[in-house]
Amino acid sequence: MGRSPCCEKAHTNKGAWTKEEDQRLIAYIKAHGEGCWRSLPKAAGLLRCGKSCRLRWMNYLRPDLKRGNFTDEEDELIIKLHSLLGNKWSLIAGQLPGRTDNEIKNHWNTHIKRKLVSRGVDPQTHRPINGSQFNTPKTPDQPTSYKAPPVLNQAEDQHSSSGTTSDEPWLPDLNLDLSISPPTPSPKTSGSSSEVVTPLVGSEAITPTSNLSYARVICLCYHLGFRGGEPCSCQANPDIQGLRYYRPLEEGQHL
DNA sequence: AAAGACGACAACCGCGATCAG
DNA sequence: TCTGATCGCGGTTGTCGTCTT
Repeated sequence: MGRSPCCEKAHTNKGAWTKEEDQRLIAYIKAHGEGCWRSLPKAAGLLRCGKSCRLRWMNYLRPDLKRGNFTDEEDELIIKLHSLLGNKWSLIAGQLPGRTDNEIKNHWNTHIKRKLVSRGVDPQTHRPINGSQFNTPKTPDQPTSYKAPPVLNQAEDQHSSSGTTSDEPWLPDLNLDLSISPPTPSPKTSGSSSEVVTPLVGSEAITPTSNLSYARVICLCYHLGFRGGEPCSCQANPDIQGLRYYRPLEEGQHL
């Protein structure tokens, strides 16, 4: 019953990957695609756990990775996305072609957190740090467009458009439509979930533009666990301004 | 020049969701 | 339907290079 174990831990290497291991992994995936990670190490002649191979490939060896320093533009996008999504690094990575969730997570922890603190912004809540001397004036690297978001408290404030009292839309230039369309028989290419995921707006794909120009409606269905194939009304109400997000109804809860 | 502190990032660990038998 | 493996994710740790004293 069930599947066989994913790997024999007793005979697997750990720690840093060698060049030879990298070459083996690259060569194998080039020849056979990403397929089944469990069987990959053996087939590729690697003494590694499949999980480790997947991680190495996703975070380091994939040819479409950008690598190198993050641009200020990328930083700002990450900050905005994080304020909306929280620590959903894979979702954030989906909006940054060539960047991995792990890379973004590390960059957040090492650079951006500090950057926000220097701006007087709490990295977790994205709100001004209370009583902070940083609230004014602006620091040189604080763009005038940056605005602390409304608190997206999933537990208490499910329909936050009513909770956000300001008439001025928060992050007016960001359109992050993460709604998911009904499952389509899209061919499972050799890629994986870490591939660059282009969010869809209706049937239209959007990608972050260089000037970070986005529309207003933001659907967080996916992030908040909206599942079950129910259509998101975001698409039906393009005029809605502000944030829309959903969460699954709890037992006994009704709309 | 040496030692310790710090920063950056690769890799591991554990968990939840999903899938396969 | 149940059980257990796999996958993918987020948090954390380990290691190495650089900086400071």
